[in-house]
Order: sequence, then C-alpha cells, then structure tokens
Amino acid sequence: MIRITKQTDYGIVLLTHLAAQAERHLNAPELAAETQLPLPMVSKILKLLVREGLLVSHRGVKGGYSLGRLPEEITMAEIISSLEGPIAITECIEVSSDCSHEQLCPVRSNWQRINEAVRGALEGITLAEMTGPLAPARKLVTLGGGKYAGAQLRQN
Amino acid sequence: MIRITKQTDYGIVLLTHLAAQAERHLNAPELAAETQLPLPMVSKILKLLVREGLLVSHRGVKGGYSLGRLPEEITMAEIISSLEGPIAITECIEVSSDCSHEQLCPVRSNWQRINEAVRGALEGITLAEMTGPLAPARKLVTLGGGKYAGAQLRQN
DNA sequence: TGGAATCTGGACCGATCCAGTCCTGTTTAC
DNA sequence: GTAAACAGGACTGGATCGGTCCAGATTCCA
Repeated sequence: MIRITKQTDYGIVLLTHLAAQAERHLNAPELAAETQLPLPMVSKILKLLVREGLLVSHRGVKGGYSLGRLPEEITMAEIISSLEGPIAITECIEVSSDCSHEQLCPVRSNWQRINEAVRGALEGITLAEMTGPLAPARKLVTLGGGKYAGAQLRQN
Repeated sequence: MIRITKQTDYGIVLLTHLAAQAERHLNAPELAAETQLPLPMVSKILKLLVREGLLVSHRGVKGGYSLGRLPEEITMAEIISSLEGPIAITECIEVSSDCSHEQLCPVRSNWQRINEAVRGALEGITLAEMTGPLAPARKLVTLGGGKYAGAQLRQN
C-alpha cells in the first residue's frame, strides 16, 4: 500500500520527540519510555540515525542522543530515505539491465514523474513542522501495532 | 522504500498494454505473451482488475479482457488503490483505537498532508498518459525481477 | 447438445523481508 | 577500575509477497 516500514514510522516519532525538546539530550531507555516504544527497536533505530548523520551520539555514562542539525533543516524526505533507502515507488534499482523488454515498457518516464512528485511532497515538510501543534482533527483511525503511525486516507 | 508491489507493477503494464490497443480485446495467454509476464500472475491480476471494475471480462471461447472505461478516465491512483488498497504511507488503518498514545503522537496531521500529496500526484496521471510516447530518456536502471517497473530516483 | 476454450474463485507453497531480540565489544564519566 | 551508555553485529519468528495450481462456471460453435 505504498507504505513505509514501522522502523521508519518509529524513527520519525523519535526524531520528533527529540526535536520537541532540543535542549535535553536523551538516552535510549529514556526515549523508549517516553515514546512507549520497545527499547531494542529504539536502540536499533537510533544507531541507524546516527550513522546517517541525522543524530549525534554522546557515549559514556551520561551519554545519549541529540539532533545533528536544526529541526528546520531536516526534511521528511531525508528521514525516510535514511531509514529505508531512496524514495521511489517502484523497484527498478538493479543496474544490471537484463530488463530485456525496455522497449515494451511504456511506463518509465511517467513513473519518474510520480516519484518526483512524491519526493517533492516529502521534501516540503521539515521535522520542525512535525512538532507543531496538531490540527484539532477529528478522531483518527489508528493501527493497533504501529502505535504512532500517521493518519490514513480512507476514501475509495 | 515506499514502493508498490510487483503485482501492481505488472497490473499497470497490463492496463497500459490494453489501453494502447483498445480496439482489440485480449485474453490472458495473449497478454502474458505480449508483455512477457508469467501467465498465472497475469491471470490472477486480471481477475482482480475485473473485480475492481477497471477491466471488463468476456467469458467463453472467444473471451478476453478489455478496459472498463476510457484510458483518459482511469488514474494511477485508482489502479494502485485497486490492487493494493487505499493509498497511504503509514499503517494507521485499524479502527480499533488501542493506540493509547495518540496524545503523544504529534505526527498525524502532518502525515495526512503527505498522504494527500502522494495521492494527488497519482491522481494527476491517467492511463492514457502512460501509453504516450516515451521521453527519449537516458538509459534507465532497471530491476532484474520486475521487468517493467518504473524508473527510480537515485539521488541521495 | 456437447465439447472446447476461457474466465472465476479459491487454496496453497516457498522465499523474502520485517519487527523485534540479544549479545559482545568499545567508549566515557566518576 | 567500574558502571552506564552507545556500536555493531547476528539471529529468529512471523507476515507478506510472488507465484502456482486446480475445480467449477460460462460461453461459443460445430
């Protein structure tokens, strides 16, 4: 359903949580407790985010994590592509072009347009905006498992 | 990676193929041969598309499939949501709201914005456009498995 | 009227990927 | 030197996806 993984979902929650209180720097157990996500997952995701440069880690006894940049400078596109690779709807990814049917494939150039639109949408939203106050919003349907996952479009 | 399944990928190819020669109506073996996709998969996908109203089936000896509507009236959003459910990036789908942390989740309203942008992009492209001539386009990387999958953005 | 060709609907299976856990090692504060 | 915390893996169970197969219903045509 064109969806992100839970890992990314959680990652966004963690980043949002950190962005909302940028003065503190939190360690993994604290973040897990405050976001009510499982600690091992939180730990795993934080490591990934450090490796991608979105977070900075502080080792040692009073260690923890803080944002690598200002929330205004981090886009959703960046977060998502950090946690699950380049943003693209389809799977044409292997360079080996044994796609012997390219000439039959009238889809490519238009897919590119779609991919760009998606990417554009994600680049247009910063982490800072995600911490902003909620639209009062009607009661939103949510997934049991993915505690924090975003709102879903139900039309059609 | 925010991607569609191969089923949808194939489905788009099949629909595009049918749209490109709307005068004929093709049966499953013909479509499989002409698109070089495995027959059982083709058959399976065609059934789904009929059920969703995108295709019309003609049973019996000279049966086959043809488009249920004009290619100009079928959008990518429709095709994708037919084959894999509602278009949404995240998984908040269950109505059971045991998502006990809604108040901690500052993500929802913004996710909605993202979902809408994605959907908008997909609604803006019709099947008719997908049959149009290719931009001459540079050599595009493709996936071994997904013969037809679209172009991918490689930046970042 | 009967047989062949085709769609219909569903069950089924193996492979892959995801979510989540766990363990060992390294770094730092005190 | 010890404890607290991050780093970097390997590992596992389960869900989903890609793909196959089969029995039945429908229609054409001889």
